[in-house]
Amino acid sequence: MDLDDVIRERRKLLGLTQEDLSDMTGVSLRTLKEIEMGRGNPTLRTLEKLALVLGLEIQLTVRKTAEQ
Amino acid sequence: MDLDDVIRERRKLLGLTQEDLSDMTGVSLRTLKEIEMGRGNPTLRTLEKLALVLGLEIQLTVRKTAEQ
DNA sequence: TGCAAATGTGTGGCATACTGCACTTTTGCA
DNA sequence: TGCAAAAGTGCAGTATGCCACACATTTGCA
Repeated sequence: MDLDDVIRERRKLLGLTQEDLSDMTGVSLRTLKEIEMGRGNPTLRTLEKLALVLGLEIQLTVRKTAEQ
Repeated sequence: MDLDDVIRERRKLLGLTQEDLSDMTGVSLRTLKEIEMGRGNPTLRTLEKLALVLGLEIQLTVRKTAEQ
C-alpha cells in the first residue's frame, strides 16, 4: 500500500474532506490533492504535518521481505 | 529515533562511508550530509533512494503510543 | 603524534515543492 | 435526475530541495 493510499484511507476513516485536512494541517489544498493522487514528491515535513493530524507516524524499518 | 539517526546507523552497520552511499544511491554527497545532520527536509523520492540501498522501507503506520 | 580518510560548511545555480486562484469534473444524496 | 459538495486541473509566483565545487574540521589508525 502506497503512502498516498494510506493518507487518503486514513482521512476518510476520520470523516474528513481534503479541505478539512488541509485546514487542520496547514498543508495547502493543492499540495494535499497532488499527494493523494500519487503525483508530486512531498517533503518529509509535509508528510509529518499530515501524519500528526491523521494519527500516523513515519518509520524507516528494516525491509524483511525479498529485495525489490 | 529520528530518521536521520536510522540512516546513519544503518549506513555504518553496512560499513559504508557517506561517499559510498552517495555513489550507490545517486543522492548527492551534500544532500546526504544534510540529511544525516538532521538539517534539510528531504523529499520522499530522496528518502526512497536511500532506503532502497540501505535495505529499509518507509512506512506510515497508525500511531499506537500517546499523542504528541 | 602525524596524516589520510571521513565528515561538515559556505556559496551559488537550477529544478521543483508548495502555494493561491479560478475553473472543470466527479460523486452521491434528497 | 438535479444539484451541491467534494475532488481534480491549468497556471503562475515564491520558497527551498538538490546539486557541484572548494575548503575547513574531525576522526581514527599506523
